Amino acid sequence: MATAPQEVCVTDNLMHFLELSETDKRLLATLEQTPQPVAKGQQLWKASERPDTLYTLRRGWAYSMHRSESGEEQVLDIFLPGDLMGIRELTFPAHSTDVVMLTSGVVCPFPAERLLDIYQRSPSLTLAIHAAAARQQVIISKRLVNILRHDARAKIAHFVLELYYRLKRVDESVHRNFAVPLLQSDFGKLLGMTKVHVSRTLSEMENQGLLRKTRKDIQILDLDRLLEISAFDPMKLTDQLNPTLTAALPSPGPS
Amino acid sequence: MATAPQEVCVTDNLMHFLELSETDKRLLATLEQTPQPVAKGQQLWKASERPDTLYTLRRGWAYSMHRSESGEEQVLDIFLPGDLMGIRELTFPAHSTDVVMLTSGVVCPFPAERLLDIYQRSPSLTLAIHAAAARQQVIISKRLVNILRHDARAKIAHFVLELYYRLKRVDESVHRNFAVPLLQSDFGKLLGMTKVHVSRTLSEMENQGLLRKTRKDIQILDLDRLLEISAFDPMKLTDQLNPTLTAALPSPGPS
DNA sequence: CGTACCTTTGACGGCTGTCAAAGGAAGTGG
DNA sequence: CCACTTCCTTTGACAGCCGTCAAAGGTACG
Repeated sequence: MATAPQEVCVTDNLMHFLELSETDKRLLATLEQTPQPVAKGQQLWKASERPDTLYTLRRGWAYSMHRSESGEEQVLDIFLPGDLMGIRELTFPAHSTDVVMLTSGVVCPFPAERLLDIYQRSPSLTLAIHAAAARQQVIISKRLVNILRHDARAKIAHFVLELYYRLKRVDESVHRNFAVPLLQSDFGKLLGMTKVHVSRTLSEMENQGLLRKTRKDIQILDLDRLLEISAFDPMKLTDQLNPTLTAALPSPGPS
Repeated sequence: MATAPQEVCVTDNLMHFLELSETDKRLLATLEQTPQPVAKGQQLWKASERPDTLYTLRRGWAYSMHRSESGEEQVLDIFLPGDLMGIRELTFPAHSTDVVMLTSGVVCPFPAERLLDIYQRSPSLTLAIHAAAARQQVIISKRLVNILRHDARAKIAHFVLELYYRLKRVDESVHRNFAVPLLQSDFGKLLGMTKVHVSRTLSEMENQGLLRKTRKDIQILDLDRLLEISAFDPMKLTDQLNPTLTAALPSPGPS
């Protein structure tokens, strides 16, 4: 158990991309004025609802999922502290995913129009928010693409590494051992496999000295081999922004 | 062969989302000032390059793909006439996909900074471009998620329907029979299966009276059953924008 | 302490990948 | 216009991964 339930705000997240001016930080802070505790299992929005509220996740984990007519559930996003939730579906007349808290936590809801407001006031923030949204999409695409081409062991390896690097980004205290509030059935819904096969594969991976998952946490035993097996490339998740864009920003934004 | 090689510009694409003012249209037209013919097989960018140029696709088809170390190719995007190419990777220091023309065609390159320019000048255009980018992402996510959970027949059904509805959106002349410049191996790279199994499954689907694919085109034989098999929901690709956002736009943009 | 949920294990079958070879279509050069 | 080559598609045999069904064992929670 390496991670303490500390609070991570969106500013911490976005500052990975760009240095933000004090003005920008104050503007951003207005999005997190109304922290609100949420219970484990609480639903933040339903698939049929119109996206008019965005959320920042300050504490806890959440996930979004599709529910098909046949009742199958496919998890799409895993949200970690600091993440902006709901921006992908913003332009559509309906979310088309349910979002549920995986743990208890704290979220800050704010009206979607506020984002347009920010777009008009700060090009730097606009860019940073775009980068965060693009990053979320890349994470999903990479996960799905890699899942498509690999066997169960590589799927699990890939996802565990995704979590590892995403958590390390916002929480320095994360080491080879970190808390993960996901059941084996959650892995299944994420990776498109049955929980039975998840169980089998996890046992196999532990026997091979790759990783160990308990109910509460995950221990990475052989990082190098996991990277090799899954073809995971941490560099693809870089926080570095496109220099062509940052150069085109109006002012270099002094801190 | 139902589709003629007509020209579709980005304005045609974006106008599906929002009525654009004359000012907006003129601004948008500046992006398409330099049409440039491209040959089949021509590479528009490489995975390692920095995204400093965006493209609009006026004629022809293109696709983007990941190339893994082992040489496997995974196709991510299929670009059709009217599509904006390159916006997803814009904020990253490198594309991480190669983009190649599937047919000969016409593209209009323009510098990435121009987009920031547009963002500052027109909230309506900004919203429309975001919607187009979000739509592309939804297409990819839906494809991958559905692929994950279904067998080969449903995978193919889903992708064929994706093409069908995307093409119909920009080309009224598309009917149950439409030109598709994709090989069976391309289907394989898109759907994460071998070309051998694509062949087997296509034969099976033709025998079942579902669809018929030749080298040049695809004929949809039983739309209803394809929809049922693949759990494809055309409504998820709606062009309707989130009313909450359009209501928040500064001016209703008279045509 | 009891119950509900989660994980583990086993047997079995089907879908899909791999390897291999033949058949067919398109493009090239004579 | 034909011959040749190359690429694409089809077909078959076989093996392996993973889903399904079922039941038992373990853990958390009231």
